[in-house]
Amino acid sequence: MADDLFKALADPTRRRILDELVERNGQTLFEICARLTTKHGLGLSRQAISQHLAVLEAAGLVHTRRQGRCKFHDLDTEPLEHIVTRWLRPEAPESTP
Amino acid sequence: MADDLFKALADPTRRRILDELVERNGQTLFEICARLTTKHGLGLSRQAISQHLAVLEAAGLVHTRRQGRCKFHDLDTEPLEHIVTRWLRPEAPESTP
DNA sequence: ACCATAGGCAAGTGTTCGCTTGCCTACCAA
DNA sequence: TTGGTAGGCAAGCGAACACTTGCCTATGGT
Repeated sequence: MADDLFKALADPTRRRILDELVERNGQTLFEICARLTTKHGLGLSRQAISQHLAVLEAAGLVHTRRQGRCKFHDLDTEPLEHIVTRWLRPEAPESTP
Repeated sequence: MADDLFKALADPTRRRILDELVERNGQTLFEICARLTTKHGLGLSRQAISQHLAVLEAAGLVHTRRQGRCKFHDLDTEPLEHIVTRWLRPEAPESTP
């Protein structure tokens, strides 16, 4: 469960994709593909991005909705909220100088 | 920089080690080794844990201090605080039904 | 009907990762 | 000084991962 989440975040390209979705939610595969190549100079194939999106969806970070022949990808940051609280115990505040 | 952090969190054994350090800070390698085998039933060698601790230290999640022939491992949750805020944009609250 | 667009499936490949095994160094006590 | 304890270095191996290539399925426009 948490395994998929952390594994999804482990790859820098997938984190870039999350960045893109934060900036503009509901993008299609081709949109993401284009923005990654133009803005970040990543020369990745369409399939590579598609597989990354599948990993992100398995982790619950991205939800998809089909509409005709287009598939839009929506970011879901909810899983992210839990991953940190696992190690941030409540009794931690130690006066942080 | 962030790469080391996410890569460190990608492995379930390393996350277990963080759990152990939350429960009891400043453990030695042998202590962590023993607790992982007894409590979680992980049959891992000493080197395996040592290498995991090196990865955690490279990520800044664990700091070490030597004292004689013992090396104590201290948890540092500070890097964790930044990883979520990367994607949690401030303008996100959209009435969450 | 035709063709272009948007995406999916599956096999193959090179690299990275996790782990083991074997030997070596530093510290402490008898 | 000898022996035991705590840890480190490095080579090697199998599995998982990221990415490519090639072909295939739908949907939409003309």
